[in-house]
Amino acid sequence: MKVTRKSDYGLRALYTLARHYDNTPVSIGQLASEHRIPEPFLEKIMQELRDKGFVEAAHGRGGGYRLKKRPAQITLREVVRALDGPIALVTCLDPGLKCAIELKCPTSSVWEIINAQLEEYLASLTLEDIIQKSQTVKAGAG
Amino acid sequence: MKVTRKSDYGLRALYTLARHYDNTPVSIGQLASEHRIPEPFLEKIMQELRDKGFVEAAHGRGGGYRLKKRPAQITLREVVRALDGPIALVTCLDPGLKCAIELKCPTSSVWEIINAQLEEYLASLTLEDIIQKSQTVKAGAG
DNA sequence: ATAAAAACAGAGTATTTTGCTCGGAATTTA
DNA sequence: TAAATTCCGAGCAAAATACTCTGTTTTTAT
Repeated sequence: MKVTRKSDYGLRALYTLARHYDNTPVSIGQLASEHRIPEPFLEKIMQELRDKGFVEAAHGRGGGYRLKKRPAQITLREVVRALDGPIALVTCLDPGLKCAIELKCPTSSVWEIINAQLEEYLASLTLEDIIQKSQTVKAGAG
Repeated sequence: MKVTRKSDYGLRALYTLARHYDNTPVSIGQLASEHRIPEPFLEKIMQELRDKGFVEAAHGRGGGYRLKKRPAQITLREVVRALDGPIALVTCLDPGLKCAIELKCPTSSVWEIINAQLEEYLASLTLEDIIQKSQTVKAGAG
């Protein structure tokens, strides 16, 4: 892969929504200014997250976005996959390209292992965890 | 980061050189055809690897490239760094960009950990290891 | 000497990906 | 009915990636 701005921004927005979980929706304007994300870009990202089932939108005045799942049920892996597509650290791991060069190149097993580790770690972390962590940091830091 | 074709190709070429270690130099033509890498592109990559001290060139007829270090002394991390620059899985980890958006965003610690794991793993693997692995695979596969 | 086989060097280019923008329509609420 | 908001489709600019091109220099074989 490479985690692009899209995933980065998307995760930050979801983080904020997770902290507002069960409360009033948060508008794109609020999310964008909180994280300094270009508004029209974030709009697109939120629409994608909505299409993929992570959030739901409330139209009109006072509207915005709300999480549709519980923070503990959203893993970073899902979000990154939804926004940046399949995780492929190396081009040759990209499904659809599938290493057209050599049937089994000497380094492929290395990339496969690394990629699997990466996915595993991302899958092990939920939005809930991120919230926990950021609170710990705030509490612990001097 | 993202490991680009450049690192990918470079590593494959180094792998072949590692198997020829202490023998006659291998020409770009040979390396390129063995791994189906566009020749002029590989030429550039080899020049870079030479500048960075991984290989040395022999000019003229019968010439080519030879490893300058022992295979066990070349880690994947070094090679990737030499060809693709500093390893930064996420844009915000790129030194020089240094997350201009938020001083400490909620996800930064996650990326830092993942990136460190990645670097550590790449640093733990040498060309020697790759050769071992590929031989094991060949011997074991049926 | 000369020709062939290589690497060298610097510039340039095409394609893809990334990171956005724009304009107007539809929806909801005060 | 006006304001606040999302929706939608299209499009665009910059950067990164993946190369190419042209001509030069060095070395070796004949």
